[in-house]
Amino acid sequence: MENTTAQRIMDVAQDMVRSRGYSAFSYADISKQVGIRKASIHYHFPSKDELVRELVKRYREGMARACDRITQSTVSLDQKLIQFADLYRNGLENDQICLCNMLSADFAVLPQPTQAEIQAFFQETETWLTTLLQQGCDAKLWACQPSVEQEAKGLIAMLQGAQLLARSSANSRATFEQVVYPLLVAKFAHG
Amino acid sequence: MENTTAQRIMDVAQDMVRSRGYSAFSYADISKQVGIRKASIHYHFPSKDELVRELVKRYREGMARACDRITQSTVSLDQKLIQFADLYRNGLENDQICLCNMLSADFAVLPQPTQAEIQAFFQETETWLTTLLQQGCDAKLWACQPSVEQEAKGLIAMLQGAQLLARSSANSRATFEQVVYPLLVAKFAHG
DNA sequence: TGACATCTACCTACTAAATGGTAGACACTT
DNA sequence: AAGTGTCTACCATTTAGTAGGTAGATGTCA
Repeated sequence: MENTTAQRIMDVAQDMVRSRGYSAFSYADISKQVGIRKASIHYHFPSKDELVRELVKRYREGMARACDRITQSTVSLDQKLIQFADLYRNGLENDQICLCNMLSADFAVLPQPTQAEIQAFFQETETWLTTLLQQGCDAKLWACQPSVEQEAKGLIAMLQGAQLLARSSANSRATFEQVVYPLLVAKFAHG
Repeated sequence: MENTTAQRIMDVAQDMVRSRGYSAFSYADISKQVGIRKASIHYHFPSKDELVRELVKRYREGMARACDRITQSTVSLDQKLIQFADLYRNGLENDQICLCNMLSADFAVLPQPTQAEIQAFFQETETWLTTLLQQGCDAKLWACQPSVEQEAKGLIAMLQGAQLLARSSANSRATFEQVVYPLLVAKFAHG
């Protein structure tokens, strides 16, 4: 039941990055929401860069755990694919997009270590999805037309793009669902 | 052959938004690159908001013209689809993504008029692509599985997402091509 | 147990630099 | 004379980050 100050700072910072981006939030903003002075945030996270790097690291671990849970669940492979898409849909709750999706927009202004962390996030996600898609191919559940890897890349691209597209529409969650799920269902039809 | 100061300012500003985002560029940055003082930029564009709104307006018009050219060209429908995708690939030249793709990441910090302009951009693009896809359906060139509108949304989402994904990889252009074109080619196979 | 030192987590108060934006002067053209 | 486009010089605010201090918890040793 840990709810340390450091965690609360990270939670608030993550919300801010996910809705406004890296350059559009400040220590002063966090300070107000956490109810702590600006200098105290520097005590926990010496610099903004370090804070965001920690953020990405935690996010990456969270994603890995979420994927693990899907892997270990006993549902069908196509249900697992749906559950994977759900991760992106659920993130959209308060018009927030995937942390690394947002940060790849801000990629050019990020320090190299953070960039590397983001690349690792996408690499891991792609590897996980490739494995899942391969299983579906083997089971003749669906066909991966050019290659499993490229299909995985394409799917992730679509999920990220759908998040971005959704947030510039009135009802972001509904828009996301309209775009993503029919395409996934259509995929299964090609078994 | 107009190359006014206002245009040069917009060109530089557009490059900056497309690579770093709305919050991460300043009038001082533009000033340095254009070779003009900061105050002089305010003469042409009184506020940053207005500058970016003009930017989106011009970008939207440029996109409309580019789509028009594709419509009026005499190539096959599937070639037109490829040409549409090329628009997104070519934009990637200096690790720059679509202006409105970047700005929909920054959506939450933009003033309402700019938000509306961005929504209009996506609406126009979607309408154009829907028409193209419908023609292909009518000609039995491909099938639009759930509906033409949703397929159009999905395709745009994938193109935007692929841009974002590509820029966080070593060779962004190659990555984009690897993701997008095989999927398009696969689409034609389902004639 | 009591005296001490150290550590943790916060504070106030500050800095230098950058931010978007304004006022007013100055040249140059029409 | 008026307008256009640029300049210098300034402004208030915000930015990330630092210096130094303090209350309270936690050792540690005689």
